[in-house]
Amino acid sequence: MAQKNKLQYIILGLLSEHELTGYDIAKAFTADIGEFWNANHSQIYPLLKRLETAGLITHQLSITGEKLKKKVYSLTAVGQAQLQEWLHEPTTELTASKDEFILKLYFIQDAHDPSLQPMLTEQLLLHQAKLVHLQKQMTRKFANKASQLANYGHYLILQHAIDREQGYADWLTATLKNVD
Amino acid sequence: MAQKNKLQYIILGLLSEHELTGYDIAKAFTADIGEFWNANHSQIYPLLKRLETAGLITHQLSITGEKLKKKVYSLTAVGQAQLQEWLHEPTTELTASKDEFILKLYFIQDAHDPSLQPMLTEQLLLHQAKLVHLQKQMTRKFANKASQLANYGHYLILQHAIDREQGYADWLTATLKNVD
DNA sequence: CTTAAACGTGTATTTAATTACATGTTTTAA
DNA sequence: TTAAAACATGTAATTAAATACACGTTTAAG
Repeated sequence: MAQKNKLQYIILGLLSEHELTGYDIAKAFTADIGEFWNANHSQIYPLLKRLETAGLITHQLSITGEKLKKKVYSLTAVGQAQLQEWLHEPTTELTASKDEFILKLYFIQDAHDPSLQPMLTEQLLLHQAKLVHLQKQMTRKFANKASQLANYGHYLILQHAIDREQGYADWLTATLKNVD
Repeated sequence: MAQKNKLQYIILGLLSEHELTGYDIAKAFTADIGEFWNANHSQIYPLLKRLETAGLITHQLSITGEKLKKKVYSLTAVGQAQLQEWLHEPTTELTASKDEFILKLYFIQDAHDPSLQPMLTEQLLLHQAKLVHLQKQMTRKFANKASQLANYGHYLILQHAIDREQGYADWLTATLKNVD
């Protein structure tokens, strides 16, 4: 296996909240979920078929306008059970984040390598921009306590993402000071 | 593409330091590099052939004992150039770390979900253990200033990894306090 | 001396995931 | 009214990566 197919659980998870079309699911990756996971529609549509064959989801046709047929998917009881099973089984993986910049840095042996400073600066700008983006998301989505409690998991991981980017930026800033 | 084949650059990077066999390269992923990247020997051996065909590396045979032929690979000038090109080109990707726990958390809507506390505690233990492991690595490899400067990039990313795990643990601890 | 662990190199199979190809409908704004 | 953007659903081709299969040698420890 290339990975343990977590996309299927994302689909199940999304469908546990609302009925959705394949298009809706694909769109979720350009919005909320896109913050920490990616998937293309070309991966989603075949997987929806597989999940339906496996009895985890079903769909019903919905006509929009004159003749556009949408497949609106929803969870079956089996799918719901499968989702809960995944949610409650231990998560021991602790994935190494495949960060290309970190990889490059590993091969910079010399502390006085002239490319070090521009590399660090470039990353700092990227992570600062990401931080600002995440902070905007936070105020946009979780301005009040009620919204935080309504989607608590999402709120938590957004806070975590902000912490992480802040920490990354801090490390880069501290490192830049030692590089002169 | 499933990814942009960064493994090839890891191989080039490793070979820029020493001559290595495929076995040595595979071993590197259970040691140093394994801290932030993974690769199996079944991926490495074919890639070594491809890189040699492409003229980026060469090998010479080395006999160990009576008849064990090892292929000792080294960088060509072209390979060295390719490595430098990769090192110096901008890194704008900012990979979303595919963290399965974060994924599960996203689907926990209710702030009072009883599974929340055990999930957070489990992760805290994992990240604390990882933190201890990384700190041991740090003292083992970079006890003195000279060793830090000799492999500066590696030193930096180990520090970053420690910061990251500390931040992760801090976030989990803070979240656990709010979950009661 | 013998055996287990480590060294050493490959291939086959399967799954995941990306990019590109392919086609058509509906809605919205100029 | 017309054109672009968004909606909607697929397949094909390619590459990455994980697991399993497969074989042989050398070294170190009991």
